[in-house]
Amino acid sequence: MKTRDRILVTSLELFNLCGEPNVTTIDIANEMDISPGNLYYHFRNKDEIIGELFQQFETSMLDVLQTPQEEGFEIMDYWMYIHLIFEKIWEFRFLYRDLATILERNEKLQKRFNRILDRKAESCRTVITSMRDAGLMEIDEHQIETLATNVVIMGTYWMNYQQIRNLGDNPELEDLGHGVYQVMSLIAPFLPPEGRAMLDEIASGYLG
Amino acid sequence: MKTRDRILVTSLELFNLCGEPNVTTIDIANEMDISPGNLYYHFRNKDEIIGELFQQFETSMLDVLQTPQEEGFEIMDYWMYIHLIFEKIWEFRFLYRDLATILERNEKLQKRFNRILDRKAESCRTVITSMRDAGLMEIDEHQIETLATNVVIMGTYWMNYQQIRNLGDNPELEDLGHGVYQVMSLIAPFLPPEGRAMLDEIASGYLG
DNA sequence: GTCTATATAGGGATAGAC
DNA sequence: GTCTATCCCTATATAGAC
Repeated sequence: MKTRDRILVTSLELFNLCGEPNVTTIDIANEMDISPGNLYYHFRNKDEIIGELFQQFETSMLDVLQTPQEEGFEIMDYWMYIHLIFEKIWEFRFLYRDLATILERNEKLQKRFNRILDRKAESCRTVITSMRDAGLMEIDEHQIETLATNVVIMGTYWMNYQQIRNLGDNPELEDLGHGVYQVMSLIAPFLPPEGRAMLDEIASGYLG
Repeated sequence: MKTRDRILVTSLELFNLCGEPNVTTIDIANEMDISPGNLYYHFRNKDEIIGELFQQFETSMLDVLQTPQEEGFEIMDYWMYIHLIFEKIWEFRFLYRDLATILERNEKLQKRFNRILDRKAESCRTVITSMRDAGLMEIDEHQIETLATNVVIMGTYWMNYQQIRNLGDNPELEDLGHGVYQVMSLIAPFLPPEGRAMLDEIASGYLG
């Protein structure tokens, strides 16, 4: 692997592990056994590394969100869809950990992150509307809007919440199922009893 | 006002306005027109200032949470109760903005913050259980648990979400009503139609 | 491309005079 | 209690040799 790419991979690892504000360019260079000077040959500064990682995140998150939602999706499919989104957040969780601080340094990142949130809300509205139209949910337009916001917030901050609840121990990839369940629980009250039962069944399979 | 107290007041103001990581002890001293040396006469370091502010936050938040929930609370009363909690968060919003970073520096704060979250969840369970027992809600034990978690997360992160959505403009105190509404919307699906209608009425009064 | 050495700046914190 | 002066440390970033 090229040095430039190794810098990105190592930075992502350290950022996710320790929190971006706690990782210096020296830390990254040390971890890779290269000199700081070498790192600065490949990137003008730390922000440029973050910018490139954000780019990767944006591309693949928008890609996940675009997963075609075909007709005839089952509850199980939605579960997996949300799981995919959580996995992507997990991969770049350093962004979410210090969201305000990272975004304030760069107005463009802020706008791009908001576009991702917009896309998430839109995707949520689409799914719910299609379920309603298929007679699987009872919900009005205004409730859809509020619900979409709740889903987006839960998706954005679940991992932060979990980390605090774990008293700072780094969360485990295996815990994502709980976050998925928490998102589904926002939707559950609008499902008919059969739908809720199915959800509980899936959940108990995943949460052990 | 004593200098020591003025330091606390000024720190809180600047932290809330700029974000704690962006405020130095020099900034605080400059804002007050005192010397850095003077500041360090009153506080050993920045962490001690944060610790004292956290203490204030903890005391008054636990106090708000203890507001006796008498029998016969109306939806309107719950609305005001949640509003009080949001106002307290607003007063110390710097804590919530960089929660992970602030708490990781001090294990004790972390435990104390978790205790506050525990108390919030407990308070939420109590309210919901009493509404259920009064026949105002249809909800089972497991749903109560999940709902309480959702309410706590929404309360903890709503303001962060709103700030990002406002593209970094500092949120306004007047926007809190929207957060209250979002929390109530989590509970709404479990209310009978009359309850939901009343909630919408209150909301439209507050949200304009 | 990579290294060593170093410049620069800023924040945290202290000493000692007043 | 308050100020001035200053020290130390750490993080960012650059220069120039190899």
